[in-house]
Amino acid sequence: MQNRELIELFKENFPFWESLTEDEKETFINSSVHMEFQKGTNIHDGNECTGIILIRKGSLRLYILSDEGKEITLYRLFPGEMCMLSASCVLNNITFDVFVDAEENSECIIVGGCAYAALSERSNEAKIFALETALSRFSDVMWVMQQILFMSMDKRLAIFLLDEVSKSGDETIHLTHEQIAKYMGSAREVVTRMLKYFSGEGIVELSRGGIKIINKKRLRELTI
Amino acid sequence: MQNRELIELFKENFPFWESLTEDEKETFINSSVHMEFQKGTNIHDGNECTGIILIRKGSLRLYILSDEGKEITLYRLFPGEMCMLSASCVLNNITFDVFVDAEENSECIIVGGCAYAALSERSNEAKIFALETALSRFSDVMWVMQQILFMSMDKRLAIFLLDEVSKSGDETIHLTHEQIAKYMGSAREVVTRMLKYFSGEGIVELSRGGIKIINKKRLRELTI
DNA sequence: TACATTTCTGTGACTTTGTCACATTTTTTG
DNA sequence: CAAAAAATGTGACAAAGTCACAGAAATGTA
Repeated sequence: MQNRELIELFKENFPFWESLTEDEKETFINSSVHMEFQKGTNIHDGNECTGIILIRKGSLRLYILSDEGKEITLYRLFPGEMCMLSASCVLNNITFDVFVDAEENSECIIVGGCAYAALSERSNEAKIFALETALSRFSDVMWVMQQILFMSMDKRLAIFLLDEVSKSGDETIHLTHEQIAKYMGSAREVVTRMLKYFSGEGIVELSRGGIKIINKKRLRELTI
Repeated sequence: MQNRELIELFKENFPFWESLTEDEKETFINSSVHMEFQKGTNIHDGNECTGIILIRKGSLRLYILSDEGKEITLYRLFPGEMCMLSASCVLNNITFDVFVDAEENSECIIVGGCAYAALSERSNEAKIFALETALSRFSDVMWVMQQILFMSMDKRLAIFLLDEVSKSGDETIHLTHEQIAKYMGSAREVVTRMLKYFSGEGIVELSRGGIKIINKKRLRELTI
Protein backbone atom coordinates (compact mmCIF):
# COMPACT_ATOMS: atom_id res chain seq x y z
CA MET A 1 0.00 0.00 0.00
CA GLN A 2 1.22 3.48 -0.90
CA ASN A 3 1.85 6.12 1.75
CA ARG A 4 -0.49 8.37 -0.20
CA GLU A 5 -3.31 5.89 0.33
CA LEU A 6 -2.39 5.38 3.99
CA ILE A 7 -2.51 9.11 4.66
CA GLU A 8 -5.92 9.28 3.00
CA LEU A 9 -7.09 6.47 5.27
CA PHE A 10 -5.79 8.11 8.43
CA LYS A 11 -7.33 11.42 7.43
CA GLU A 12 -10.71 9.71 7.17
CA ASN A 13 -10.43 7.69 10.34
CA PHE A 14 -8.62 9.91 12.82
CA PRO A 15 -10.39 13.25 13.31
CA PHE A 16 -7.27 14.73 14.89
CA TRP A 17 -5.05 13.90 11.93
CA GLU A 18 -4.79 17.44 10.60
CA SER A 19 -3.82 18.76 14.01
CA LEU A 20 -0.65 16.66 14.04
CA THR A 21 2.78 18.03 13.16
CA GLU A 22 4.57 16.62 10.13
CA ASP A 23 6.89 14.74 12.46
CA GLU A 24 4.03 13.20 14.36
CA LYS A 25 2.35 12.19 11.14
CA GLU A 26 5.52 10.51 9.97
CA THR A 27 5.97 8.60 13.25
CA PHE A 28 2.37 7.55 13.04
CA ILE A 29 2.79 6.25 9.50
CA ASN A 30 6.02 4.48 10.33
CA SER A 31 4.47 2.68 13.25
CA SER A 32 1.71 1.32 11.04
CA VAL A 33 1.81 -1.94 9.13
CA HIS A 34 -0.39 -3.47 6.52
CA MET A 35 -1.26 -7.08 7.31
CA GLU A 36 -3.28 -9.89 5.81
CA PHE A 37 -4.92 -12.59 7.90
CA GLN A 38 -6.20 -15.96 6.83
CA LYS A 39 -9.76 -16.82 7.77
CA GLY A 40 -9.83 -18.29 11.25
CA THR A 41 -6.47 -17.00 12.48
CA ASN A 42 -6.11 -15.24 15.80
CA ILE A 43 -4.99 -11.61 15.54
CA HIS A 44 -5.02 -10.53 19.15
CA ASP A 45 -5.11 -12.65 22.29
CA GLY A 46 -5.28 -10.25 25.20
CA ASN A 47 -1.66 -10.60 26.20
CA GLU A 48 0.43 -8.12 24.33
CA CYS A 49 -0.74 -4.78 22.97
CA THR A 50 -1.41 -5.53 19.33
CA GLY A 51 -2.38 -1.97 18.48
CA ILE A 52 -5.28 -0.26 16.80
CA ILE A 53 -6.68 -2.36 13.99
CA LEU A 54 -8.29 -0.70 10.98
CA ILE A 55 -10.24 -3.17 8.87
CA ARG A 56 -9.90 -2.77 5.12
CA LYS A 57 -11.27 -6.05 3.81
CA GLY A 58 -12.95 -9.08 5.37
CA SER A 59 -14.27 -9.14 8.90
CA LEU A 60 -13.00 -9.67 12.43
CA ARG A 61 -14.69 -11.05 15.49
CA LEU A 62 -13.94 -9.73 18.96
CA TYR A 63 -14.77 -12.02 21.87
CA ILE A 64 -14.04 -12.90 25.46
CA LEU A 65 -12.88 -16.39 26.43
CA SER A 66 -13.44 -18.40 29.59
CA ASP A 67 -10.94 -20.76 31.20
CA GLU A 68 -12.97 -23.67 29.86
CA GLY A 69 -12.78 -22.30 26.33
CA LYS A 70 -16.28 -20.86 26.09
CA GLU A 71 -16.46 -17.82 23.86
CA ILE A 72 -18.82 -14.85 23.92
CA THR A 73 -18.70 -12.68 20.82
CA LEU A 74 -18.85 -9.01 21.83
CA TYR A 75 -19.08 -7.61 18.31
CA ARG A 76 -17.85 -7.99 14.79
CA LEU A 77 -15.81 -5.52 12.82
CA PHE A 78 -16.23 -4.73 9.15
CA PRO A 79 -14.32 -2.67 6.57
CA GLY A 80 -14.04 0.95 7.62
CA GLU A 81 -14.33 0.08 11.29
CA MET A 82 -11.65 0.17 13.93
CA CYS A 83 -10.70 -1.97 16.90
CA MET A 84 -9.47 0.04 19.85
CA LEU A 85 -9.75 -2.62 22.58
CA SER A 86 -6.81 -4.49 21.05
CA ALA A 87 -4.59 -1.52 21.94
CA SER A 88 -4.43 -2.23 25.66
CA CYS A 89 -1.45 0.02 26.27
CA VAL A 90 -3.42 3.02 25.00
CA LEU A 91 -6.30 2.31 27.36
CA ASN A 92 -5.06 1.86 30.91
CA ASN A 93 -8.63 1.65 32.16
CA ILE A 94 -9.35 -1.52 30.23
CA THR A 95 -8.27 -4.47 32.32
CA PHE A 96 -10.18 -7.32 30.72
CA ASP A 97 -8.80 -9.48 27.94
CA VAL A 98 -10.38 -9.60 24.54
CA PHE A 99 -9.55 -11.87 21.63
CA VAL A 100 -9.77 -10.98 17.97
CA ASP A 101 -10.00 -13.51 15.14
CA ALA A 102 -10.31 -13.05 11.40
CA GLU A 103 -13.67 -14.43 10.33
CA GLU A 104 -12.77 -14.10 6.67
CA ASN A 105 -9.53 -13.59 4.85
CA SER A 106 -8.92 -10.02 5.92
CA GLU A 107 -6.71 -7.06 5.25
CA CYS A 108 -5.93 -4.62 8.02
CA ILE A 109 -3.78 -1.66 8.90
CA ILE A 110 -2.38 -1.96 12.39
CA VAL A 111 -1.25 1.19 14.17
CA GLY A 112 1.29 0.43 16.89
CA GLY A 113 -0.26 0.82 20.32
CA CYS A 114 2.82 2.30 21.94
CA ALA A 115 3.18 4.92 19.23
CA TYR A 116 -0.43 5.89 19.70
CA ALA A 117 -0.03 5.92 23.48
CA ALA A 118 2.93 8.26 23.15
CA LEU A 119 0.96 10.50 20.83
CA SER A 120 -2.04 10.61 23.14
CA GLU A 121 0.24 11.87 25.90
CA ARG A 122 0.83 14.96 23.82
CA SER A 123 -2.41 15.32 21.94
CA ASN A 124 -5.65 15.62 23.88
CA GLU A 125 -7.56 15.10 20.65
CA ALA A 126 -5.88 11.76 20.11
CA LYS A 127 -6.56 10.77 23.69
CA ILE A 128 -10.20 11.79 23.48
CA PHE A 129 -10.61 9.94 20.22
CA ALA A 130 -9.23 6.72 21.73
CA LEU A 131 -11.45 7.01 24.79
CA GLU A 132 -14.56 7.82 22.79
CA THR A 133 -13.95 5.00 20.35
CA ALA A 134 -13.50 2.51 23.17
CA LEU A 135 -16.44 3.84 25.14
CA SER A 136 -18.80 3.63 22.21
CA ARG A 137 -18.20 -0.13 22.20
CA PHE A 138 -19.29 -0.27 25.81
CA SER A 139 -22.84 0.27 24.59
CA ASP A 140 -22.54 -2.46 21.97
CA VAL A 141 -21.33 -4.88 24.60
CA MET A 142 -24.19 -3.98 26.93
CA TRP A 143 -26.65 -4.71 24.14
CA VAL A 144 -25.11 -8.15 23.69
CA MET A 145 -25.23 -8.76 27.44
CA GLN A 146 -28.86 -7.72 27.67
CA GLN A 147 -29.69 -10.12 24.88
CA ILE A 148 -27.90 -13.02 26.55
CA LEU A 149 -29.16 -12.27 30.05
CA PHE A 150 -32.71 -11.15 29.39
CA MET A 151 -33.98 -12.72 26.18
CA SER A 152 -35.11 -16.24 25.34
CA MET A 153 -33.31 -18.25 22.68
CA ASP A 154 -36.06 -18.08 20.08
CA LYS A 155 -36.17 -14.29 20.28
CA ARG A 156 -32.39 -13.99 20.20
CA LEU A 157 -32.05 -16.32 17.25
CA ALA A 158 -34.78 -14.47 15.37
CA ILE A 159 -32.98 -11.16 15.99
CA PHE A 160 -29.70 -12.68 14.88
CA LEU A 161 -31.09 -14.12 11.66
CA LEU A 162 -32.87 -10.90 10.69
CA ASP A 163 -29.72 -8.96 11.48
CA GLU A 164 -27.65 -11.19 9.23
CA VAL A 165 -30.09 -10.90 6.36
CA SER A 166 -30.23 -7.13 6.61
CA LYS A 167 -26.42 -6.94 6.77
CA SER A 168 -25.73 -9.11 3.76
CA GLY A 169 -28.90 -8.45 1.76
CA ASP A 170 -29.02 -12.19 1.06
CA GLU A 171 -32.08 -14.19 2.10
CA THR A 172 -29.84 -17.19 2.68
CA ILE A 173 -27.43 -17.02 5.59
CA HIS A 174 -24.19 -18.84 4.95
CA LEU A 175 -23.11 -19.79 8.44
CA THR A 176 -22.83 -23.08 10.28
CA HIS A 177 -24.74 -23.71 13.50
CA GLU A 178 -21.41 -23.71 15.28
CA GLN A 179 -20.58 -20.20 14.05
CA ILE A 180 -24.02 -18.89 14.98
CA ALA A 181 -23.66 -20.37 18.45
CA LYS A 182 -20.34 -18.57 18.89
CA TYR A 183 -21.80 -15.28 17.75
CA MET A 184 -24.70 -15.69 20.13
CA GLY A 185 -22.74 -16.98 23.11
CA SER A 186 -24.73 -20.20 23.11
CA ALA A 187 -24.12 -23.86 22.29
CA ARG A 188 -24.23 -25.47 18.88
CA GLU A 189 -26.87 -28.05 19.88
CA VAL A 190 -29.14 -25.31 21.16
CA VAL A 191 -28.93 -23.48 17.85
CA THR A 192 -29.52 -26.71 15.91
CA ARG A 193 -32.61 -27.50 17.96
CA MET A 194 -34.07 -24.03 17.68
CA LEU A 195 -33.41 -23.90 13.93
CA LYS A 196 -35.10 -27.27 13.56
CA TYR A 197 -38.10 -25.84 15.39
CA PHE A 198 -38.08 -22.76 13.11
CA SER A 199 -37.86 -25.09 10.13
CA GLY A 200 -40.82 -27.13 11.39
CA GLU A 201 -42.79 -23.91 11.67
CA GLY A 202 -41.98 -23.04 8.08
CA ILE A 203 -39.94 -20.01 9.05
CA VAL A 204 -36.64 -21.17 7.58
CA GLU A 205 -35.33 -23.82 5.22
CA LEU A 206 -32.17 -25.59 6.31
CA SER A 207 -29.29 -26.94 4.29
CA ARG A 208 -25.70 -27.73 5.12
CA GLY A 209 -24.03 -24.42 5.87
CA GLY A 210 -27.07 -22.41 4.90
CA ILE A 211 -30.29 -21.06 6.35
CA LYS A 212 -32.87 -19.65 3.98
CA ILE A 213 -35.39 -17.28 5.50
CA ILE A 214 -38.79 -18.02 4.03
CA ASN A 215 -41.11 -16.24 6.47
CA LYS A 216 -39.59 -12.98 7.56
CA LYS A 217 -42.86 -11.78 9.03
CA ARG A 218 -43.08 -14.66 11.50
CA LEU A 219 -39.44 -14.11 12.39
CA ARG A 220 -40.10 -10.45 13.12
CA GLU A 221 -43.03 -11.37 15.33
CA LEU A 222 -40.67 -13.50 17.39
CA THR A 223 -38.45 -10.47 18.07
CA ILE A 224 -41.25 -8.52 19.76
CA MET B 1 -23.03 21.92 53.28
CA GLN B 2 -20.71 24.89 53.09
CA ASN B 3 -19.23 26.05 49.79
CA ARG B 4 -15.80 25.76 51.38
CA GLU B 5 -16.37 22.06 51.95
CA LEU B 6 -17.82 21.59 48.48
CA ILE B 7 -14.78 23.18 46.88
CA GLU B 8 -12.54 20.88 48.89
CA LEU B 9 -14.54 17.92 47.64
CA PHE B 10 -14.33 19.00 44.01
CA LYS B 11 -10.61 19.63 44.32
CA GLU B 12 -10.16 16.06 45.49
CA ASN B 13 -12.43 14.46 42.96
CA PHE B 14 -11.94 16.40 39.77
CA PRO B 15 -8.29 16.48 38.67
CA PHE B 16 -9.00 19.39 36.32
CA TRP B 17 -10.45 21.59 39.06
CA GLU B 18 -7.49 23.92 39.36
CA SER B 19 -7.42 24.50 35.61
CA LEU B 20 -10.88 26.07 35.68
CA THR B 21 -11.48 29.80 35.66
CA GLU B 22 -13.19 31.38 38.67
CA ASP B 23 -16.34 31.76 36.59
CA GLU B 24 -16.32 28.12 35.60
CA LYS B 25 -15.80 27.06 39.19
CA GLU B 26 -18.75 29.14 40.26
CA THR B 27 -21.04 27.73 37.58
CA PHE B 28 -19.91 24.27 38.58
CA ILE B 29 -20.71 24.89 42.22
CA ASN B 30 -24.05 26.48 41.43
CA SER B 31 -25.10 23.52 39.34
CA SER B 32 -24.40 21.15 42.20
CA VAL B 33 -26.86 20.08 44.86
CA HIS B 34 -26.58 18.15 48.06
CA MET B 35 -29.20 15.43 48.36
CA GLU B 36 -30.21 12.75 50.81
CA PHE B 37 -31.85 9.51 49.76
CA GLN B 38 -33.79 7.03 51.83
CA LYS B 39 -32.71 3.42 51.65
CA GLY B 40 -34.38 1.73 48.73
CA THR B 41 -35.30 4.84 46.72
CA ASN B 42 -34.53 5.16 43.06
CA ILE B 43 -32.09 7.95 42.20
CA HIS B 44 -31.70 7.54 38.48
CA ASP B 45 -33.84 5.62 36.04
CA GLY B 46 -32.19 5.91 32.66
CA ASN B 47 -34.60 8.46 31.27
CA GLU B 48 -33.43 11.91 32.12
CA CYS B 49 -29.82 12.97 32.73
CA THR B 50 -29.56 12.99 36.50
CA GLY B 51 -25.96 14.19 36.53
CA ILE B 52 -22.73 13.07 38.11
CA ILE B 53 -23.31 11.57 41.53
CA LEU B 54 -20.63 11.86 44.22
CA ILE B 55 -21.32 9.55 47.14
CA ARG B 56 -20.63 11.00 50.57
CA LYS B 57 -22.41 8.56 52.85
CA GLY B 58 -24.22 5.27 52.38
CA SER B 59 -24.05 3.23 49.23
CA LEU B 60 -25.68 3.09 45.82
CA ARG B 61 -26.36 0.21 43.49
CA LEU B 62 -26.15 0.60 39.73
CA TYR B 63 -28.02 -1.97 37.65
CA ILE B 64 -29.66 -2.75 34.35
CA LEU B 65 -33.30 -3.77 34.16
CA SER B 66 -35.13 -6.04 31.74
CA ASP B 67 -38.65 -5.55 30.43
CA GLU B 68 -39.78 -8.34 32.76
CA GLY B 69 -38.26 -6.58 35.75
CA LYS B 70 -35.14 -8.71 36.11
CA GLU B 71 -32.20 -6.76 37.50
CA ILE B 72 -28.49 -7.26 37.01
CA THR B 73 -26.29 -5.29 39.38
CA LEU B 74 -23.32 -3.86 37.51
CA TYR B 75 -21.53 -2.44 40.53
CA ARG B 76 -22.01 -0.69 43.82
CA LEU B 77 -20.79 2.74 44.77
CA PHE B 78 -19.38 3.73 48.15
CA PRO B 79 -18.36 7.00 49.80
CA GLY B 80 -15.66 8.78 47.82
CA GLU B 81 -16.75 7.15 44.57
CA MET B 82 -18.51 8.74 41.64
CA CYS B 83 -21.21 7.71 39.22
CA MET B 84 -20.65 8.96 35.70
CA LEU B 85 -23.08 6.69 33.84
CA SER B 86 -26.00 8.59 35.36
CA ALA B 87 -24.88 11.67 33.42
CA SER B 88 -26.09 10.50 30.04
CA CYS B 89 -25.93 13.92 28.43
CA VAL B 90 -22.21 14.11 29.15
CA LEU B 91 -21.56 10.76 27.49
CA ASN B 92 -23.11 10.63 24.04
CA ASN B 93 -21.51 7.26 23.42
CA ILE B 94 -23.47 5.58 26.18
CA THR B 95 -26.78 4.46 24.78
CA PHE B 96 -27.89 1.88 27.33
CA ASP B 97 -30.02 2.67 30.33
CA VAL B 98 -28.80 2.17 33.86
CA PHE B 99 -30.71 2.49 37.09
CA VAL B 100 -29.32 3.69 40.40
CA ASP B 101 -30.88 2.96 43.79
CA ALA B 102 -29.80 3.90 47.30
CA GLU B 103 -28.96 0.70 49.16
CA GLU B 104 -28.67 2.56 52.44
CA ASN B 105 -29.75 5.98 53.58
CA SER B 106 -27.27 7.98 51.54
CA GLU B 107 -25.94 11.47 51.09
CA CYS B 108 -24.73 12.61 47.71
CA ILE B 109 -23.59 15.64 45.80
CA ILE B 110 -25.09 15.76 42.33
CA VAL B 111 -23.35 17.79 39.67
CA GLY B 112 -25.75 18.82 36.91
CA GLY B 113 -25.09 16.85 33.75
CA CYS B 114 -25.76 19.70 31.37
CA ALA B 115 -23.41 22.02 33.23
CA TYR B 116 -20.70 19.40 33.04
CA ALA B 117 -21.44 18.76 29.38
CA ALA B 118 -21.07 22.46 28.65
CA LEU B 119 -17.81 22.54 30.58
CA SER B 120 -16.42 19.52 28.77
CA GLU B 121 -17.02 21.32 25.48
CA ARG B 122 -14.48 23.91 26.57
CA SER B 123 -12.16 21.88 28.74
CA ASN B 124 -10.44 18.85 27.28
CA GLU B 125 -9.35 17.83 30.77
CA ALA B 126 -12.94 17.70 31.93
CA LYS B 127 -13.91 15.73 28.86
CA ILE B 128 -11.05 13.28 29.30
CA PHE B 129 -11.90 12.86 32.96
CA ALA B 130 -15.52 12.00 32.17
CA LEU B 131 -14.51 9.53 29.48
CA GLU B 132 -11.86 7.87 31.62
CA THR B 133 -14.18 7.59 34.60
CA ALA B 134 -16.89 6.01 32.50
CA LEU B 135 -14.47 3.73 30.68
CA SER B 136 -12.93 2.42 33.87
CA ARG B 137 -16.37 1.01 34.78
CA PHE B 138 -16.38 -0.89 31.51
CA SER B 139 -13.85 -3.26 33.05
CA ASP B 140 -15.93 -3.70 36.23
CA VAL B 141 -18.94 -4.57 34.15
CA MET B 142 -16.98 -7.08 32.10
CA TRP B 143 -15.85 -8.78 35.30
CA VAL B 144 -19.48 -9.09 36.38
CA MET B 145 -20.45 -10.46 32.99
CA GLN B 146 -17.65 -13.00 33.00
CA GLN B 147 -18.80 -14.18 36.40
CA ILE B 148 -22.40 -14.56 35.29
CA LEU B 149 -21.61 -16.13 31.95
CA PHE B 150 -18.66 -18.35 32.77
CA MET B 151 -18.83 -19.39 36.43
CA SER B 152 -21.03 -21.85 38.29
CA MET B 153 -23.27 -20.68 41.11
CA ASP B 154 -21.26 -22.21 43.94
CA LYS B 155 -18.11 -20.48 42.78
CA ARG B 156 -19.88 -17.16 42.25
CA LEU B 157 -21.55 -17.27 45.62
CA ALA B 158 -18.27 -18.14 47.31
CA ILE B 159 -16.58 -15.18 45.60
CA PHE B 160 -19.45 -12.93 46.61
CA LEU B 161 -19.41 -13.96 50.24
CA LEU B 162 -15.65 -13.61 50.58
CA ASP B 163 -15.86 -10.24 48.88
CA GLU B 164 -18.49 -9.04 51.32
CA VAL B 165 -16.49 -10.18 54.32
CA SER B 166 -13.33 -8.49 53.12
CA LYS B 167 -15.25 -5.28 52.37
CA SER B 168 -16.97 -5.01 55.73
CA GLY B 169 -14.42 -6.80 57.89
CA ASP B 170 -17.33 -8.57 59.55
CA GLU B 171 -17.52 -12.38 59.51
CA THR B 172 -21.29 -12.15 59.42
CA ILE B 173 -22.88 -10.82 56.29
CA HIS B 174 -26.04 -8.85 56.91
CA LEU B 175 -27.92 -9.33 53.67
CA THR B 176 -31.08 -11.18 52.73
CA HIS B 177 -31.07 -13.90 50.10
CA GLU B 178 -33.12 -11.58 47.93
CA GLN B 179 -30.47 -8.86 48.09
CA ILE B 180 -27.68 -11.30 47.34
CA ALA B 181 -29.62 -12.64 44.36
CA LYS B 182 -29.96 -9.11 43.00
CA TYR B 183 -26.29 -8.39 43.43
CA MET B 184 -25.41 -11.61 41.67
CA GLY B 185 -27.97 -11.39 38.89
CA SER B 186 -29.57 -14.64 40.01
CA ALA B 187 -32.82 -15.74 41.66
CA ARG B 188 -33.59 -15.74 45.37
CA GLU B 189 -34.46 -19.45 45.45
CA VAL B 190 -31.16 -20.32 43.85
CA VAL B 191 -29.27 -18.39 46.50
CA THR B 192 -31.35 -19.97 49.27
CA ARG B 193 -30.62 -23.46 47.97
CA MET B 194 -26.91 -22.88 47.54
CA LEU B 195 -26.62 -21.31 50.98
CA LYS B 196 -28.44 -24.28 52.44
CA TYR B 197 -25.92 -26.53 50.75
CA PHE B 198 -23.04 -24.43 52.11
CA SER B 199 -24.66 -24.61 55.52
CA GLY B 200 -24.94 -28.41 55.28
CA GLU B 201 -21.24 -28.54 54.43
CA GLY B 202 -20.43 -26.50 57.52
CA ILE B 203 -19.16 -23.57 55.50
CA VAL B 204 -21.68 -21.01 56.75
CA GLU B 205 -24.24 -20.63 59.49
CA LEU B 206 -27.58 -19.15 58.51
CA SER B 207 -29.93 -16.90 60.39
CA ARG B 208 -32.64 -14.52 59.28
CA GLY B 209 -30.90 -11.68 57.47
CA GLY B 210 -27.46 -12.98 58.31
CA ILE B 211 -24.81 -15.37 57.01
CA LYS B 212 -21.90 -16.19 59.25
CA ILE B 213 -18.80 -17.53 57.52
CA ILE B 214 -17.37 -20.35 59.61
CA ASN B 215 -15.04 -22.02 57.16
CA LYS B 216 -13.31 -19.43 55.03
CA LYS B 217 -10.77 -21.93 53.77
CA ARG B 218 -13.40 -24.17 52.20
CA LEU B 219 -15.04 -21.10 50.70
CA ARG B 220 -11.74 -20.03 49.15
CA GLU B 221 -11.27 -23.47 47.67
CA LEU B 222 -14.62 -23.10 45.94
CA THR B 223 -13.40 -19.95 44.19
CA ILE B 224 -10.52 -21.72 42.45
C1' DT C 1 -13.31 -43.65 -8.93
C1' DA C 2 -13.17 -45.39 -4.22
C1' DC C 3 -12.12 -44.83 0.21
C1' DA C 4 -10.80 -42.22 4.28
C1' DT C 5 -11.18 -38.10 6.75
C1' DT C 6 -13.15 -34.00 8.17
C1' DT C 7 -16.96 -31.03 8.84
C1' DC C 8 -21.59 -30.38 9.84
C1' DT C 9 -25.95 -31.68 11.67
C1' DG C 10 -29.25 -34.49 14.58
C1' DT C 11 -30.64 -36.44 18.92
C1' DG C 12 -31.37 -38.51 23.57
C1' DA C 13 -30.01 -38.26 28.34
C1' DC C 14 -28.66 -35.49 31.85
C1' DT C 15 -27.16 -31.19 34.71
C1' DT C 16 -27.63 -26.63 36.07
C1' DT C 17 -30.07 -22.65 36.70
C1' DG C 18 -34.15 -20.11 36.75
C1' DT C 19 -39.40 -19.89 37.43
C1' DC C 20 -43.70 -20.66 39.78
C1' DA C 21 -46.58 -21.65 43.45
C1' DC C 22 -47.18 -22.03 47.93
C1' DA C 23 -45.95 -23.16 52.88
C1' DT C 24 -43.64 -21.85 57.03
C1' DT C 25 -41.17 -18.94 60.06
C1' DT C 26 -39.74 -14.58 61.97
C1' DT C 27 -40.19 -9.74 62.61
C1' DT C 28 -42.71 -5.53 62.58
C1' DT C 29 -46.70 -2.78 63.28
C1' DG C 30 -51.13 -1.06 64.63
C1' DC D 1 -51.53 -9.54 70.97
C1' DA D 2 -53.35 -10.14 66.32
C1' DA D 3 -52.47 -8.97 61.67
C1' DA D 4 -49.43 -7.85 58.16
C1' DA D 5 -45.10 -7.86 56.09
C1' DA D 6 -40.66 -9.79 55.26
C1' DA D 7 -37.67 -13.64 54.89
C1' DT D 8 -36.87 -18.32 54.12
C1' DG D 9 -37.87 -23.28 52.59
C1' DT D 10 -39.31 -26.50 49.13
C1' DG D 11 -41.28 -29.31 45.34
C1' DA D 12 -42.44 -29.34 40.54
C1' DC D 13 -41.30 -27.82 36.32
C1' DA D 14 -39.10 -25.24 32.25
C1' DA D 15 -35.20 -23.48 29.63
C1' DA D 16 -30.73 -23.80 28.23
C1' DG D 17 -26.25 -25.83 28.36
C1' DT D 18 -23.36 -30.24 28.40
C1' DC D 19 -22.08 -34.83 26.98
C1' DA D 20 -21.85 -38.61 24.10
C1' DC D 21 -22.41 -40.43 20.05
C1' DA D 22 -24.58 -41.28 15.37
C1' DG D 23 -25.19 -40.24 10.71
C1' DA D 24 -24.90 -37.24 6.53
C1' DA D 25 -22.39 -34.32 3.43
C1' DA D 26 -18.27 -32.45 1.70
C1' DT D 27 -13.40 -32.83 0.90
C1' DG D 28 -9.03 -34.93 0.22
C1' DT D 29 -6.15 -38.57 -1.51
C1' DA D 30 -4.47 -42.74 -3.49
